[in-house]
Amino acid sequence: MPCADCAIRARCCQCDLFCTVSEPTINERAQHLLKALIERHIRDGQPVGSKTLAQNSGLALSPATIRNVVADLERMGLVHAPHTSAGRVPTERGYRLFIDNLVSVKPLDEPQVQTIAEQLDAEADTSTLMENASAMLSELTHMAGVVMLPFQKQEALRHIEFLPLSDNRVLAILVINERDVQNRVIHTSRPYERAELERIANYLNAQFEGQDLSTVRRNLLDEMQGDREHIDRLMHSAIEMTQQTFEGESGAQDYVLAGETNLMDYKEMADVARLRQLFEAFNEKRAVLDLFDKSLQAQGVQIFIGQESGYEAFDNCSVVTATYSSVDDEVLGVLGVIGPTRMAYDRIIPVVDVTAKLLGRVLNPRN
Amino acid sequence: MPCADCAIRARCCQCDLFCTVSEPTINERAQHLLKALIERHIRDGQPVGSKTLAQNSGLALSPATIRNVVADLERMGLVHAPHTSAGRVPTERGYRLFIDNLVSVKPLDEPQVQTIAEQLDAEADTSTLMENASAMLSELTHMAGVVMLPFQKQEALRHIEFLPLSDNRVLAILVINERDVQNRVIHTSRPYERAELERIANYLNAQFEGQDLSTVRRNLLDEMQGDREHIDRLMHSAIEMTQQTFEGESGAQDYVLAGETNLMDYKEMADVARLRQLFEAFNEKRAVLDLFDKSLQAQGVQIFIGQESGYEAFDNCSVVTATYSSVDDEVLGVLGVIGPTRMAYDRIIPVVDVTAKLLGRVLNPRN
DNA sequence: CTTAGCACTCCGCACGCGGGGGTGCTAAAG
DNA sequence: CTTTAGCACCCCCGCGTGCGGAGTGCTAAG
Repeated sequence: MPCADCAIRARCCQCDLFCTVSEPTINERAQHLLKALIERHIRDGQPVGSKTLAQNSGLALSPATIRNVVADLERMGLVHAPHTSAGRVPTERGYRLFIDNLVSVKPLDEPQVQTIAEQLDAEADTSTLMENASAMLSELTHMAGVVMLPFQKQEALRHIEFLPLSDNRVLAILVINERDVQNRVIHTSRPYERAELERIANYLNAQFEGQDLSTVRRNLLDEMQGDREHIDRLMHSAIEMTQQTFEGESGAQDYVLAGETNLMDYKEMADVARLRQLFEAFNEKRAVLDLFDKSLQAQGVQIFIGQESGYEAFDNCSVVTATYSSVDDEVLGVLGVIGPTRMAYDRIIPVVDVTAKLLGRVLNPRN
Repeated sequence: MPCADCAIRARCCQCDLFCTVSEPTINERAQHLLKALIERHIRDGQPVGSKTLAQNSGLALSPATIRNVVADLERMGLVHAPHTSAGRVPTERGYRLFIDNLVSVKPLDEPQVQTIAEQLDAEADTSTLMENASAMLSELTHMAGVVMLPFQKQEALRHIEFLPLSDNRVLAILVINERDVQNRVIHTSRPYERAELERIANYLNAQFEGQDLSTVRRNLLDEMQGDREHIDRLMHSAIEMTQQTFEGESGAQDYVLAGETNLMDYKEMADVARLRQLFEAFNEKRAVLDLFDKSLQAQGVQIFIGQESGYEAFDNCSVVTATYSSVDDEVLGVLGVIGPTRMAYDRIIPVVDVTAKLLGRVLNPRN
């Protein structure tokens, strides 16, 4: 239901948030003008002057009046003049207000949704599905697409296997959740015979198959308290391994990135030094992962504007994320796009939103 | 042995090549000046004038004389003046002549070699080893490092294992060459019991362990001609799998790239459009793979200068590659660096060379 | 063949200038 | 009190101009 005192808002508004965000009084007209200014700026990238705004806003106001209003907006820190006597450009706070209260998102029409759905082939395996989703995001938005690999909240041990290598090393193969196969080389204190390893694997499989990895680890630790001296060492190694696997899985998340190079086309990214910073952040992954992790807290679309991300590399960028969930509303992961702060939010938001929804749906059958 | 008529050459010269490359007569003095000019240009990136060259070349010649000589070099297409009355800049042909005949490489001293050797930890598994090598190349050269994944010419089957999944699918796990673990999902015509799969795996392991994958495949095909009807389907799947594994290994090669962002620092890469082209080439991989494939033809260091690569994306770049080989001189793969054509070849060449040698040595023990 | 001298060319930079877009202020009108 | 027209002003931007510097090619002399 649209709220009484701000009819121009397209999204259902959260008035309390709005009022705290944007200080004392920012009346409807000012909001409308801010909206028009930002939309205009997003369209052509130029500072917007009072004359343009007068013709464009739909309100029958003279440029002079608009100047007064816009001067107020500037005082509130919502817009900024790059130099005296240029038009105004939205600030990050301006974008924030715009996104929270003003933007009218343009929902995708059915054929577009269909196209996305078709691209997400349910038959493909998880990793190519991620890649497709990421590539599609980048293509639809002409920015960088990111899909964070889905959580394996419950990692059920499916099967375990040990193979002797040379030099007191053992190759451990771990099958988790039907599909994921992980392997590690374990250094042991003494050589093991194949038969011995087989016996241990059989024991572990019989004992722990189907259990959650963390449970397995705990039980193994308990076991070690016992008197099974002859397998202590390997037990220890097995614990080590599950520990490593555990860390390697939930700690070191990963993502699929596509279309980074799209970002090179934007004139606001023309600074090569910034560009370098950004691409290094992509390589190091930490910044993106942290940000996407934050997005996991809440469900649905979330937007980080410029410095809000807290990472210098993203200073002139906005990150639009959305969680994707299984049908029973369990959050599986996050995807999103990264682009210049001056992006067409009205189009980008639904694209990210819909892609997330569809990916969740496609991903659901597996688990 | 240094050759008689061109004593200034540092590398052992191939005079026939040299004479064909650089037309009629290019005397020793001209060569020396070309060398000095290129070295100077590599150092500071500026066009080099006759005065600078006079002070710098070590030859007691006046600028006027040098102007004459350099004018000849320009006529031969070895140097180029960006505009009338600027100094000269080497052309690609100039660089080619320089690299083939003139460059004095600066061998790494022992401590440097040691440092590289230490970075290449023999204990690490193959893929992190590749990553380390790539990162090291990029760090040592401040350019982009590339390591193409080594061939597995002989892929010895170490162990095979099948696990039943739902819906007539079987997870096949394949251990190759001590370390590499591969897994595929096979679609079967009917459900298999775990015990049955185990029996088949035991059979395959007993029969084929240690054999080359291609041999295994051939033998399996022979086997299928026989009357073992009850495992026909799975046999077929196993063949399929080895086939896929085979293709996935030797057909679709891959490489590890590091330090691409280093390239953004060079002023000759300042053009964002070119940069984009380059980074897209890195993503698509085809160009790099093709080029590295070519390098496999010959052993040792090879250099592609600018357009020599045949790929527009590398137009202002040079690619320095080296094959790395096992102790018995079997070529395992290629590594190299990519950077601006104006790079310090005298330093870069030995870095690539030594890294390749050391990587070959480290990689050797396994397999 | 080498070299000094010289005229010339071109780049890069600073400077100045004018125009255009946009502002803030003020005063008048609604 | 709000809105609006008018006005002075400001600053960016593009353009032409001029100048110094670096380097060249040519010519003539050593």
